[in-house]
Amino acid sequence: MLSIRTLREQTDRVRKALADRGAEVDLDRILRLDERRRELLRELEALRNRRNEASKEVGRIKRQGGDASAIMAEMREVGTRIKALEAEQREVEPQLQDLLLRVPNVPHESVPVGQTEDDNPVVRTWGEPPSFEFEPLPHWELGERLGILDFERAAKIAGARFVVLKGLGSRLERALIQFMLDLHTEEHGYTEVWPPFMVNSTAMTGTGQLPKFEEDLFHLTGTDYYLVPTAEVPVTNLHAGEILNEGSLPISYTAYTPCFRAEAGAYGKDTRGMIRQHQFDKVELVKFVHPDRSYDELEALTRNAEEVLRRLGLPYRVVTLCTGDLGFSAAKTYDIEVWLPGQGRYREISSCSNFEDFQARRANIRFRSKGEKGTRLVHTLNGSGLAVGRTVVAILENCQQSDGSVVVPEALRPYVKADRIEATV
RNA sequence: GGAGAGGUGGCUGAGUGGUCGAAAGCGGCGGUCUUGAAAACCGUUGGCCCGCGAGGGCCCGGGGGUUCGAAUCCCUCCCUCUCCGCCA
Repeated sequence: MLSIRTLREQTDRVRKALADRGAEVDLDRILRLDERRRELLRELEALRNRRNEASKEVGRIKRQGGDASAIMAEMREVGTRIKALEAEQREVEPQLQDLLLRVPNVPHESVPVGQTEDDNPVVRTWGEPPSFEFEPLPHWELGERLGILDFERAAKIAGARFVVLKGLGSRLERALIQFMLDLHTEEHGYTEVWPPFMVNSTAMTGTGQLPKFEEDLFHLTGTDYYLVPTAEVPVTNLHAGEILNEGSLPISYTAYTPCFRAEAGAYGKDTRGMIRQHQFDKVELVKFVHPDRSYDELEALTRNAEEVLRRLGLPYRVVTLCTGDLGFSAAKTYDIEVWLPGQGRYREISSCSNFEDFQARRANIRFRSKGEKGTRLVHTLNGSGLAVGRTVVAILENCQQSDGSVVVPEALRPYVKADRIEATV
C-alpha cells in the first residue's frame, strides 16, 4: 500500500506510475474520499475536545457538590453530533482503505517502461544451453518413460495441474529442497523457518494477495484460512505489527513450503508437464532490511538464488521486469529464467523483488533506530530460491542423455544418492 | 467439542466510572562514580492520526453499545492458558 500522503502530495508521480503499469485506478475518487475523511476528522476532534473539557468540568463541579446539569444537557447534544459524524466516518474509512489496498506499488526509477514480458531487458546470462546430438525430449515424456512422473494418476486423484512423483523423481524433489535450504542457511546466512501452510486473510492482505487477487487463491470453505500461494506470505507476516530494532536488520529467512495456486486465468497455458501446477514446492528467501539498503539487498538476494542454478550447472539468464510485467506489490523485480531444452527457451524459475515499504505499510512492520525518536517502515524483499518443481524440469531436460537416462548434477548426488536416473522397468 | 481463567506500555504487573496514556518493578538509553566494567545513585524512556505551526484527537486484544464522561459497565468476535473429551 502507498501512503495516502504520497497519493495526495505526489499525485502526478503516482499517476504516471499507474499509467506505466497499465493499471486502472480511480485516483480522484480516492483523493475526494481522503478530503472528506479529513474534514470529518477535524470536526470530530474539535467536538471531542469540547466534550473532554466539559467532562473535566462536570467532575470538578460534582466533587464540590454543585449542579452540572446544564453542561450535561449541552454535552448530550454534542454527543449526538459526534455519533452522527462517527457513523459517517465508519462509512468513509473502510471505503478509502479498500481503495488504497487496491493501488499497486510505484515502480523504482530504474525499472524500464514497457508493456509485456517481451520488453524485459536481459541483465546477464550464465552458462551455455547444452547442444544435443539427438532431439531433446520435454520433461513430461522423459519423466513418464523413466517412471518418475505420473500425470495420469495425479489427474485421477486430484485433477489437471497435479503430478505424482515416484521413486527417484520423488527423491529428487526432496533432495533439491534439502540442497537449497542447506546452501542458503550454511553459506548465505539465512535462518530456516518452517511456517504454517495456511494463513488467515489478514496475512494475505499484509503481503498484497488480498483483497485484489482472491481468485488466484485456494480458500477453505467456511473458514478464514487460505492455502499459501508462496512462503512469502507466512514468512513476511511473521513480523507483522512488530517494531524491530535497527540492529537486528537485515533479517534473512529461508523457508520451504508447498505453494497452492488456483491458476485462474491460466486456461490453456502450460497445460502439459509440471511447469504450471496447482501445487508445487518452493524454497523462498525473505528479507527485512533498512530502507537505505534495500536495493543492495535485492542484488544480493538475486545472487543467492542464482547460486543454486550455478551449483547445479543449469544455464540461465536474469531479466528485469518492465513496468507492464511487474507484480502488484513489487517496486522492482528480477526474474531468473532457466534454459529448458524441451521448450527451446528460457522459463521463469525465480522471481526476486524489492517491495520497498509497500508490504511493510500493509503489515505494519517497522523499526526503531537507537537515539532516534519515532519509527520507520522496513523494506521487505523476497525471491524464490528456487521453485523446486521447475528445477526438476530443468534437470531432466538439461541433463538428459541419448539413452533416455538423466545424469544427476554433481552437487546433488550426496542428496539423491544416485549419479543417474534410469528407467527401472 | 465441553468447563473454567485471562488478554493493560519492550517484559512482569497494579488499576472496577472522572484528577489514568495509565502505578511499581524489570529492561533500554543518558549521566555521576570507576583505569574499565559491575554495583549504587540521579535522570530519561510508547505508538498512531489531523495540523505549516501552536496545538488537538485516538489507542489498555478487535468491533459495537450504555454514559455528560469508559482501561473500568453491557454485547459481540478473536486470541492465550488450565482441565476434560477426541485425535496424528
